[in-house]
Parts: sequence; structure tokens; C-alpha cells
Amino acid sequence: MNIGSASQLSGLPAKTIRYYEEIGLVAPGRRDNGYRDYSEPDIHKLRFLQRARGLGFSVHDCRILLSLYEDEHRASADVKALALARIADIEQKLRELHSLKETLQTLADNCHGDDRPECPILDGLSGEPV
Amino acid sequence: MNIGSASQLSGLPAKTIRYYEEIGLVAPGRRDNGYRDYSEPDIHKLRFLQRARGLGFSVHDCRILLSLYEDEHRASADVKALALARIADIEQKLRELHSLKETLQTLADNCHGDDRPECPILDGLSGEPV
DNA sequence: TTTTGCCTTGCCGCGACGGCAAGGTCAAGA
DNA sequence: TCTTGACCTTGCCGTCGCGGCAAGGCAAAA
Repeated sequence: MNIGSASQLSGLPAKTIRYYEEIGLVAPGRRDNGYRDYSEPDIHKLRFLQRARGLGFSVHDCRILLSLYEDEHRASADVKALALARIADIEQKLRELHSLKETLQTLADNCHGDDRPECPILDGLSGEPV
Repeated sequence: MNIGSASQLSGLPAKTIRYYEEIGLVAPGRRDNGYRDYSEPDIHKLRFLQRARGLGFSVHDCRILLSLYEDEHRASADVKALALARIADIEQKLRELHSLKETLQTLADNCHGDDRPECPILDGLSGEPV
């Protein structure tokens, strides 16, 4: 199967698929004319990667997940640890963003937002005591 | 004032300060020996940038904010619009991350996480119906 | 035969810097 | 006075995960 079909079936751009090959994630066969030839297992791996990336796992994590996916004797604890670490990352990010939002919201709430130049947002950014 | 002191006062790495000069954000004077020479207003601008970046504004947005900051006749509405757009971005990101976390949490909850190979997380990523 | 469309490799670019190298400058101590 | 060490300069490459473009080869349709 050509890379175009693999792209459609996996939901990944062809460029991304080539990149995954370049970094050694999914190595398809080659036909005589040099075209990449994707097998069913290759497609499954690409779909797996597409979903894992969609859940925000880094390509590095995806590499580990993929090796676990292909290891019949993996321990599910190893997979769960990655998922929990990812959840912890997300929670950290959620806290940060929430805090940022609060700060911005407070600044914006105090700004009348008309054509006058007085602006508590800029005052806040400049470091003046609010 | 040398870049080292400017770095300490602004909380920005020297490399970042040089980068901001390179892209035309803060242009310090130069002394005879070629050293950058930061004035008080320069320091204020750097601190302003440090805070704005800390609130997650892109460098592009910071450029606009800085020009508004330096424009005595700005309309506060212009600043508020940027802040509200940034808040909307954050909210969007919060929704995405929250959804990701839910998905991951569900997968992780169903995974016993021991040394057996059965793993609902990998099954979920492989596209099997959960 | 020609066109059209897919495939190949390769290189540059992004954002916002970090790291390193090679060299110039300055202030302080021996 | 000399030297040391801290600071400064520019410049170039690397990051992460690709996107875009170019030049050229291959394949099926008109």
C-alpha cells in the first residue's frame, strides 16, 4: 500500500509518516520502484501513533508505548505509569493555565476597555502595584 | 548598565535579551567597547516583556503590547482585546487538556497496572472498542 | 504521447531561545 | 606590571514535530 493510502487510513499526513520512518518508528517495506509499501501491521502502528499523539504523548513516549504495544509480554504497569505521568503533566499544565487565566481575568476586569489610555492591564504588566 | 545587570533586574536570561534586540523589541545603546548599555526605560521594557511572556503572551503579542505600553494615546480597549483573546486561547486549551485528561483517566482506571500484559490503555490506543 | 497525479529525496523554516566556541574587555589581586 | 577570572561580543548549530517547496522519477489515464 502506498503512502497516500496509509495517510488516509491512519489520519496522518504523508510527511509525518515519512518522519516517523526517519526516526525509526515505523519502517515499511520498499517496492522495486522505491515506493514505500505499508502492510496491515504498519497501518495499525500508524493509527496507534496517531491516537497516542492525539492524547498528547510526545514522540519519545510514543516510541516507548509502541514498543510496549508490540511486546506480548509487557507489564501493564509500565503502560499505566506512562499514562499516569502524562496525566500528572496535564494536571500541572491545567493548574498553570488556570492561574494565568485568573490573573489575566482580574486585569481585564479592571480595565474599562474604551478609547481612554488608562489601562490597568498595562499597569499590571509594567509592575505597578495593583 | 551591562547586559548581566539588565538580566538580573529583568529576570530574563542574557541570551533572551539579545534575542529581543535582534528582533527589534528592545534596542539598548552601545558603549565605545561595543558593550550593550541598558538605560532605565530599557530595563522597564525588559521587565514588562518578562511579565507579559510569563502570562503566556507570544512574542508577537508582546510586540503589540509594548507598542501600546509606549503609546501615551492608546485606547485601553485595544489592550483589553488582546487580553481577552489570550483568555479565550487559555480557555480553549483548558478544555482540550481537560478532555485529554478525562480520556487518559478512564483508560488508566481500567488498567490494573500489574505485571500481566493485558492493558486497556494500549487496547484503547490501538483502536479496539472499549 | 502527453498529461496528470503520486512518489522520491533533500533542504529550509518555524518559535523562542539554549549551548558552545573563539575571541575581546575590564577590574582586581600578586 | 602581569595575570587571572569574570564578563562581554558575534556566530553557528540544536531543539520538536513536522510544513512547504523544489527537482526529478514513476504510473495510470486521456
